[in-house]
Amino acid sequence: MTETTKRILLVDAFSYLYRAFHAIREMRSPAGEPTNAIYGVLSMLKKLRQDYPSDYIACVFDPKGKTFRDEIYPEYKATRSAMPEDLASQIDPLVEAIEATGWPIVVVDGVEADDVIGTLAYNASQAGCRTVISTGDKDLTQLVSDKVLWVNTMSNERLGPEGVKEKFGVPPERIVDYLTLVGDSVDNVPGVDKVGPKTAAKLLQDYGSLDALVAKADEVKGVVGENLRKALDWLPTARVLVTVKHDVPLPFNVDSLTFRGPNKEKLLALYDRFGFRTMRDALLKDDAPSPLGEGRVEGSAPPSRAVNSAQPASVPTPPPTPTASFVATRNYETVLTPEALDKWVAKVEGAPLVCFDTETTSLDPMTAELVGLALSVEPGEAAYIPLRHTYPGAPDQLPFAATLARFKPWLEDASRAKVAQNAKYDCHVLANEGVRVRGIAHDTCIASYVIDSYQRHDMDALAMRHLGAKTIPFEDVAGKGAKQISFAQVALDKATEYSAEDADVTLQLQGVLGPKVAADPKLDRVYSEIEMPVSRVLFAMERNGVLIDSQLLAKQTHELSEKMLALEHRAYEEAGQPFNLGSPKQLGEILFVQKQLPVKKKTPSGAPSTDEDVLEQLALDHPLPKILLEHRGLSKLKSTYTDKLPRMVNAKTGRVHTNYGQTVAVTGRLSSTDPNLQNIPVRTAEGRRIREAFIAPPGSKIVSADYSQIELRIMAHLSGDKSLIDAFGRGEDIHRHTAAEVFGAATADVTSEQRRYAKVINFGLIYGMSAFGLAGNLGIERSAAASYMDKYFARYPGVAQYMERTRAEAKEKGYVETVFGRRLWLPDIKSANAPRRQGAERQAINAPMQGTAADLIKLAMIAVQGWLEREKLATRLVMQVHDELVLEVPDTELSRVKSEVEKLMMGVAKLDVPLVVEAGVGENWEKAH
DNA sequence: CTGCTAGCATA
DNA sequence: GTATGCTAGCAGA
Repeated sequence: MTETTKRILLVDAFSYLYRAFHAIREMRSPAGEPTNAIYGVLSMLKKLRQDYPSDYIACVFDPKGKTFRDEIYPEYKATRSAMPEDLASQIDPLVEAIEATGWPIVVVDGVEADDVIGTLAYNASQAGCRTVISTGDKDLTQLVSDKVLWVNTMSNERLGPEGVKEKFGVPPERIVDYLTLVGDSVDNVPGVDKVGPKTAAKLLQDYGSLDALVAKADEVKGVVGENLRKALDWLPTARVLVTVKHDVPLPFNVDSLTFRGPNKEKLLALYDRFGFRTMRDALLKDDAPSPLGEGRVEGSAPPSRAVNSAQPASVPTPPPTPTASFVATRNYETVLTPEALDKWVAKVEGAPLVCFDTETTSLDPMTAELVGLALSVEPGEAAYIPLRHTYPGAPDQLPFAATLARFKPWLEDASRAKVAQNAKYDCHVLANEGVRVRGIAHDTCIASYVIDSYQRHDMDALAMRHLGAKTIPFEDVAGKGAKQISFAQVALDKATEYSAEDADVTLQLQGVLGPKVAADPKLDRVYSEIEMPVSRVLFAMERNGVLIDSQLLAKQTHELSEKMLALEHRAYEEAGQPFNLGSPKQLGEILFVQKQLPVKKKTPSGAPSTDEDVLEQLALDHPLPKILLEHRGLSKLKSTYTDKLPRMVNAKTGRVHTNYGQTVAVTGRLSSTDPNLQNIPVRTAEGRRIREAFIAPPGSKIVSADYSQIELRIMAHLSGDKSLIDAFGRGEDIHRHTAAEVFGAATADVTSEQRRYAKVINFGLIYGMSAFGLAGNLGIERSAAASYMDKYFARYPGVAQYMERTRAEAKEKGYVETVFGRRLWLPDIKSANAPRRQGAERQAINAPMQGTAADLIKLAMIAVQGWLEREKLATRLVMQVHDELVLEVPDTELSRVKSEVEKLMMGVAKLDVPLVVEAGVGENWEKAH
């Protein structure tokens, strides 16, 4: 090639200004001026110049005044909110700094940056030049051609003509038509009602162009056609608004748009003013440029490097520090060769702490198959090792088994510290491939949960909160919903950007969260002695799974169907017509319109409620509600349990493997999903039959051990109430004791109704109840409920004081704690909004009790699992239901396990009240109770 | 095809 | 009155 094509690089500055401002955490200069957007844009410009070396470059800004679009459409951009003050104040210094870096800045009065860019790109194409347009604005994809490339540096998207077609469903030359139809809510340009991206693309594919579509507007069917015809008058204006001009007069010569080199003196002064130390240092060292560029930066966002770029000489970096500094270098490598593999095996084996992350085919941990592995040993550097990407044209990858085998010794070595985000999942995935991961030292998800359970703990949220970094969402690489593709279908370059980033960011998060947890002895204890150890136990329990008698459930499904069918017919007769018993809407119509039954209460959205309470009241006046109640009960059992559970049996293990959520419940409890094994029916005889299907294999039994009255005992302990502690100490029936106190009777004379009332009161206390709530629950006058509560608090003054103390402490500190120091923050505790504040007060009362109970059983699980492993028993923990542990125990181990589990559970902590455990044995879960 | 509501299962 | 998760129905794409 003798002829060299000239290249031109055009940057839409404003589109990045906003993004940088929002994506980068707050940064301030020593003088306190906001600087994050300045930092972001400067870093990006530097990166762009590295990634796209060009003959001409320009950083294009919008002018301050109005443009022709405002003239023809006064509403243009009318819905844009004013620029935040902290962003507006950064513009002038940014312009100054950009000029000092040597970039030509272009602002044309009365002409939007888009139109300047359009004109420059058009002229360049005419002259045979190639143009790269760097912008976050999708509208500019209309300029894409074989000579014009659209690049979004923030999201790592690059679109040529094919890319545009793939992304929008239409080629670049139809983007104007597309935007006209869809409209632009950001700029306040309406399109055609109900026409979104998909519909617009389809219409243009069907009709060829907007003109052709308009010509045949009468043929378009449905609501879309109607709306299109309504919009016909508007469309020409919309089209002008969304069309980027390519013929505006430019008051300068393109030849002037060259990089001028930095004005070092000025730039140094500005860096000093902004507090950009690393940028300043890099500029000073510029005479001897390092291959790493700026490397590590305090604050944020040094330049990145392309995937697969050559490895820089290894530069020792300090360990991640507790300050929220984010290394935005993206030195990410796709490992495809034996040499690169050797290097990374050596890297992980030599590193004190390694972050790893798996990419898989599924979210279900037990069936997910490994697609690739990401590793990071220092900030800003990571590798993605694709193993099973299968899309057409996928590059040859390292052999799966042999490659995994290279990492296996390290993965299985408990002395080699690893960190991951939600490590339990990755451990399952690797276990599915025959690797038993050991040495999980840290989990960023769990650390975040321990610090503040109320926050979100997904990696994207953590990166934003603790590093000020916006990470690539999974949806961006794999899509979402029905059109989501498997990670195995994701192109290697995209996969590397995503997966390596996950490993990199997780390692950096550990650098922030680890010290945060370690710095607080209470949090450190909850993290190190409860959550991390119990995570291993949960992994084991999930893998163990529980055996289900699918045949029995099938039989129950059948019986339920028949009973429901009979009930349906009876309901139709009573109603005088057939209807869907499962539809609250249809049901409301029958009950409240046709039958004119009284509306007892409304749902939050205003419809008459048909819930259990209401139907029970209505059942007194009419036979239909009773039938509905019965039907509902059976329907719930069938759909949620007898139908569903057999479908959840894992084909390989023949067992059901739930997934315990360790970072979901704000109080410290676990949650259980897919399926939820923590809400298997128990209250009704019908429901309990489902528990008969939870079985042990031949030669084994189910052992169920639960804490008795655990939360009330914790209340006694926390409150120090003497009467309550003594009652528990004597082993009394606590509800009976409460009834005797509240109703002034001898314990022996308490009626069953009095005991029932006392039980409701006791539960209410745990929930932070009010007299109002108690009255509602017992169906009594509020004054009566209030007098019971007064009586209670008079008899148990320690409890009354404890409640008051807890509320006061919550208000003072903003959080409450469990016995073990687990913390629950209560952001609403000082809310001016009374219902919110009262809600927070109830949480303040409840959380220490619910949370301490959670702590206790987690400690018990750790103790039980530890004992089982040490004793090399075949007994397996199979379920946890908040205050109950369920085990599958070989007959030979039965007596030993039963007594030891009881002992371990009771002895897990020494409270001021005894912890009582009730254990049972049976051939199924129901009989074990 | 996705997101919401109503209702209900557990501790 | 605390804490969860799941299903069916239904509306809006």
